[in-house]
Amino acid sequence: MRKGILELCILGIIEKEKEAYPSDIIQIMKKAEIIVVEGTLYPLLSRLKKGGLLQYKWVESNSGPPRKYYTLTGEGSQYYLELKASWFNLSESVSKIIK
Amino acid sequence: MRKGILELCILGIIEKEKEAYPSDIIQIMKKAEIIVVEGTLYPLLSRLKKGGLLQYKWVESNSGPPRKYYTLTGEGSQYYLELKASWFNLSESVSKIIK
DNA sequence: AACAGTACCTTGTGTTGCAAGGTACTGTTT
DNA sequence: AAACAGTACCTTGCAACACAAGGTACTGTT
Repeated sequence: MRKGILELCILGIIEKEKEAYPSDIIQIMKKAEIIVVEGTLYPLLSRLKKGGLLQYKWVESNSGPPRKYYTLTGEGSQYYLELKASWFNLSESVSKIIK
Repeated sequence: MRKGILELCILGIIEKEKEAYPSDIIQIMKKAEIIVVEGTLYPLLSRLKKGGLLQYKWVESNSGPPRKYYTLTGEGSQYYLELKASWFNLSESVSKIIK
């Protein structure tokens, strides 16, 4: 059921946080009760990066290996707005059907 | 994005209409602005039938070939309630993240 | 030196959705 | 009667997505 919605959530988190690294994203989503695992997240982030929607920079951490901090590109922000609009439409349509 | 949500919608339509045939379902969903095509719907209905959630009966039509009218089984009604609850939870979680 | 913790990543599998094809029944037109 | 249009059913092959289960590598602590 959640398929495809993860992309929306991940872009949403990066937008709200300004920047985020993968393990961070997993934690934030867990708090919102959407479980996402590494095997799902990493390929998704790579895909979004490849599509020009995200960029990243390495940042040293003082509690382990360096982190890949992702941020939205201009194109990514634009795409996120569209995706968010799609979500609201879908959500509304589903409500009509199942209410 | 819509992945997995079609199942919810289809069960919802059959529940609301009491019974429905595939071409019917496509039309109803189109009105709610969710496009679903035959290549998606038929396998989905077969899967739900196989899983014991739906049953069907053939009904003669006076405007073409006979129609397969689907209805929910007891198990199907139960499953639909659970799926609907999952949808509301998901919807709520997504709102938290992207609002 | 060994371990625990954190962080990154890949491979292989099952599910889902869809485009593009196909069959068959009925009523209407030629 | 043959051809057509309309309705309805269904299958095949492909691509995208999510995930389980593995793996690598860096840092600080025991």
